[in-house]
Amino acid sequence: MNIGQAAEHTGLSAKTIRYYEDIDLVTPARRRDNGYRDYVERDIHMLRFVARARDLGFSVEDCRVLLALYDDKGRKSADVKEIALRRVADIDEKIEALKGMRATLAHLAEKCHGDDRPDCPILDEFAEGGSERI
Amino acid sequence: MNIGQAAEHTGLSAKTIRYYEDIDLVTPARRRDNGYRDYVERDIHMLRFVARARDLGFSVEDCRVLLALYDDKGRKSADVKEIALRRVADIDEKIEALKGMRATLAHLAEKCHGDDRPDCPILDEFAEGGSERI
DNA sequence: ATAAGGCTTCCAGTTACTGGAAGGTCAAGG
DNA sequence: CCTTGACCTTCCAGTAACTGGAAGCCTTAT
Repeated sequence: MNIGQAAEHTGLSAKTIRYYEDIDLVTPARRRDNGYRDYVERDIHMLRFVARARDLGFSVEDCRVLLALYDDKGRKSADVKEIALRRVADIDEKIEALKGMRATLAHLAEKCHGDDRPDCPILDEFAEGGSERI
Repeated sequence: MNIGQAAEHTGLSAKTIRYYEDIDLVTPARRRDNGYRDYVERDIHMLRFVARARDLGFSVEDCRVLLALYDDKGRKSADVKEIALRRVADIDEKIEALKGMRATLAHLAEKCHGDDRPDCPILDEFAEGGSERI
């Protein structure tokens, strides 16, 4: 399977797949006589594994650890769980912060006339600088 | 106020403040005779605004737009309102995406034994059900 | 006078790709 | 057989948004 097909099967771009090989995140694909990379089922699995983890917000370095753990017969599921739970906590924090920003912006937008008059409570609040919220 | 104090007041690093000046995101601070940057209230508020927006996932380019509107005396409050409302929609989207991610991770972590046993549903899920070795 | 720490600039590195140039390969059509 | 276009290859650069470090000047305190 060429890199193009591998890309289709994994949802990654060919560029990204080459990049992952380049940084030794995944084991290099076999080469055919013409120099083309040749992907087999196992390669696709590994790439999909990475694609999914990345999609869930794991860093490439996290993926490196996860792949090592997955490949390691003696790995502890506790290690993996800890990584996942740390990500959950990160996400919770981010969600809370976004909710705060959303409330501020929605509130200001509501107070804003939305006409052509130049005064705007959103920017006024910034100009006055009295508030830590925009 | 030196850049160090400005950093403390805004939660940004001195490096970051210089960087923001470098890319013309904020107006350059006045220089004192010794060449040191001198920050006044207005600078601090501008930096805080940027810091908060950046913290919540707004790009530097987003910040540039908001700051430009602030500087433009002829701006229409409708413009600002529109940007604010678009950001609110962006934030809602982001929150939803994060919630989805959180749900998946939390679910997987819950199913994970978290002991030393080698089988781990998180990794199994990443591999998309395959018990096959990667 | 000297040491510690803050300030300056500039250059390089980071993360995770992405784009593009220059060129080799392959299958189909004329 | 030749061409066309879609692949593939490598390598070099650039992106966002900083961050680290070197070299050197400035300030403050002892």
